Amino acid sequence: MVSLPQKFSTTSPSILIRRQCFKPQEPKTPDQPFIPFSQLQERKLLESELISVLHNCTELSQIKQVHSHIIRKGLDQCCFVLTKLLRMLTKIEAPMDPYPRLIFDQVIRIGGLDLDLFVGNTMIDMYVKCGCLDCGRKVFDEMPDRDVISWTSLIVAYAKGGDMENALGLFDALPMKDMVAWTAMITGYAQNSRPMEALEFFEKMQNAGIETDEVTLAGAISASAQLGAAKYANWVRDVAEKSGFGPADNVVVGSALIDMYSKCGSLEDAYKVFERMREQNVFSYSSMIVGFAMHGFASEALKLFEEMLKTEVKPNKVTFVGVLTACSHTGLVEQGRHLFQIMGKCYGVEPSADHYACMVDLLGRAGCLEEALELIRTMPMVPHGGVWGALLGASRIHGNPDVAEIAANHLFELEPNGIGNYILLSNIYASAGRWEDVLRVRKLMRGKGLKKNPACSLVEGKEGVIHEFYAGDMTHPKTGEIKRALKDLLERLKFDGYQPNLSSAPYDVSDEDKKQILMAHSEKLALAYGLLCTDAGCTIRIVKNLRICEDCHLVMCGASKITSRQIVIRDNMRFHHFRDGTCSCGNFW
DNA sequence: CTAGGGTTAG
Repeated sequence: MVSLPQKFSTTSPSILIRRQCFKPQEPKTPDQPFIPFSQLQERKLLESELISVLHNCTELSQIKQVHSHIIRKGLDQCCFVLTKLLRMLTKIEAPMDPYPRLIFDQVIRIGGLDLDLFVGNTMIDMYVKCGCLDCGRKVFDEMPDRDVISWTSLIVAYAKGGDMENALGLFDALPMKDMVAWTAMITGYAQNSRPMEALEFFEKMQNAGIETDEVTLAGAISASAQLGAAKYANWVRDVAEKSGFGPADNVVVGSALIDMYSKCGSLEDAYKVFERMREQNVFSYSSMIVGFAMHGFASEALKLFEEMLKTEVKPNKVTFVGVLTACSHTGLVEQGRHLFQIMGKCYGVEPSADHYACMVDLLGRAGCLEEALELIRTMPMVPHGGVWGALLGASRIHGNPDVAEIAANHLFELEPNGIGNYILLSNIYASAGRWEDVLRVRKLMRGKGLKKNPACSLVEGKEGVIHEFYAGDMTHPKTGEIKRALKDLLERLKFDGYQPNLSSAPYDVSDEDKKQILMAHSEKLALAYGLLCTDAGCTIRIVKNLRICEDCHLVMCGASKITSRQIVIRDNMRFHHFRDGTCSCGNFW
């Protein structure tokens, strides 16, 4: 004998149990018609059929079709199906449409209050993924009950929109903060380039005794990668090991660490992590390849790529960005061209605007500015800032103000506040001696209220103490010694054939003044201090906020030779390893 | 069947 169910329930037991955690009161019983068992079976069948149809929907119109079918069959009372419908809308990133709202209202109407939590959360998520934060917020405000998931969805939405202030406000107001909520804040700060705050949050989270998992760690590791300081890197790694998410066993933590170490300047540590990982995936391979490329070790990057192709792991778009930049930094034009041509056909990765940017960089560096420009013209998508930026950079290397102008004009539109573009163009004009144009660009900058960031270099002294130098900085207590050491060094370099590169001082002043300006560049001060205060044989590590200039690059090369020191400089783009008079970037950066 | 994720260039 089969006993007939008293009422038609559309929710799975797990959902009921979960809901009870938040709503211990007696659930409201909506008026439901009595349905005989045979019909119920039939309904269930229809439901699961519809669910599988929904599962394969890829367009809004298809989903709407299913919806009208649901209404025709009288299944519009079934929250389960409607909720699935909402989820599919989320998945296909339905453009903003009154339609989801309609379904939402329908679900609310038939489901009664005790369905709000689940459907509401689904709605918030859907709106957030559609990019409509206001609608998500509205649902959140309308919900009579919210759980930590509702809050976290919204926190993430604000964080993704760059509004960490509102995210923090919500987080503070959130009564039951769990690991996911904390993680949302940490990754939010990390993704908004606020690594210090991310790490502060990470520390607070530990002090609060909240558990840590691989996702939390990934956020914290990414934050320390941005800081580029070995001190934080090792601390976060310790926490990872202690939480049982060591890089050897966890591929997420492992690949994040590879990236972190290479951004902190220690390619050796990055490679050690890579080698010891038990499992490799596309993230770990790509991070390592990008790491090699970033440090100028192109052949290692390409070798690793070959190795990867022999495994099951399939390259993705980031992998190709890595190998293409590796090619461009070494002038491997033909190999780069070849990879670019076959990446879609052989590996199923169609070139994106980013890959076009790499190719423009590759061709541009090699001096083929016209060909690079032609490639941009044939792009199947609208070129973004990266593409024009690569062209602008190449114009600088080859001193071509005309092509630079074309690139810059596009950039001024795409990135009106990108200060670097103005500076680069103005420097290109300066190198060409076009001082009226320099003044024009400077005026343009001032008109927009943009100010040049002061150049600043950091150098690690004894016992990990960081010393900071600005260009022309005379505030360091050892300024006298530093200047003397620098003068000595330059004298010895001149003996070796060094001539100051005067075009690195883009000002319309006398040659003597230019030499003085160059002498006071922040990375030279940092170098001199590093030489003074660290032991012989010690690698000197400098981090600079702007791009290193030609003259300083020349000096670093020479200094590495005559002092027998290794010098590692991270500028705003990449790493330079100076050793025995040469740089890993091959004088191409 | 609802929340957090690592690698991207000039």
